[in-house]
Amino acid sequence: MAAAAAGASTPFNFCRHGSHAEYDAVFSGSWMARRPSAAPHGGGASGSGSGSGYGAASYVAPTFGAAFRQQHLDLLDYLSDDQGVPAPPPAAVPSASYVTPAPAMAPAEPVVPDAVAAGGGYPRSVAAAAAAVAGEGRDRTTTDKIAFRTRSDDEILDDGYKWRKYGKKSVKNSPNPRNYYRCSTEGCNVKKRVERDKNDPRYVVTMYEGIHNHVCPGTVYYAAQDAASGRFFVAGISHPDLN
DNA sequence: CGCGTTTGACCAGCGC
DNA sequence: GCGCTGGTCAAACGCG
Repeated sequence: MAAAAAGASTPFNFCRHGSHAEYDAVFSGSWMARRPSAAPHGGGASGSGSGSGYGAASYVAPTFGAAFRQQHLDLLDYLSDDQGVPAPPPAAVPSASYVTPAPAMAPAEPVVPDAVAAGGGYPRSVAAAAAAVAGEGRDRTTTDKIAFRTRSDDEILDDGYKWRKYGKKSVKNSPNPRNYYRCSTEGCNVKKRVERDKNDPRYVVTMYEGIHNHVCPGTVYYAAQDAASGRFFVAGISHPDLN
């Protein structure tokens, strides 16, 4: 997660979750199960890709820290639409001293966006997924897409970024409208689509597209001090004590 | 007044 | 070529 600290690009589309209360409900372990077959893909975009055909078992992370971070990677592994790209494992987070709130999202589960299914698959490893989203060792001409579903009453998940709604559309085969959001940060072209799972309205299906080219506006970075030089440097957005 | 949401219109891609 | 569908635009509107 050091890439975010460097201010280049946020390796993941979430960066904080300060306002939601369900901190103990992070991500679902069920995303560990890959969807066995490609989603049906009709004309246009992802009209029918919102949630059928994958497992629905929920898992609530008992604690934050390593498990949480690992789950982030798991999520990336299963949901990024980039092809598997060999890459080094994510850098370790150095010691530091700030608590970053854990995501407030309820158990999230992987969703295979049609674009993913049509595009040919997933990263082959956690490292590859992390690197792919972080922009390392990969073809930057590809589009980063990641989708998951979250059991939540709120359709708007506080992922720390500021989103501007620019469209709403009712989609075929779904009673629930799809909402379109764009990152409101100038120059950032990240978009997300949010809709309720047509099969289970308790779940919100969120699909991110693109990589933020800025730091999370709500992120407070922690600093680490180099033992040799005594100089401080921005270390990241995760608190080491959470590991 | 600025910013965000709403919503109908428009456009592009795809299948037939 | 036509119709359907999803994605985006932009004017109108609401809210703080």
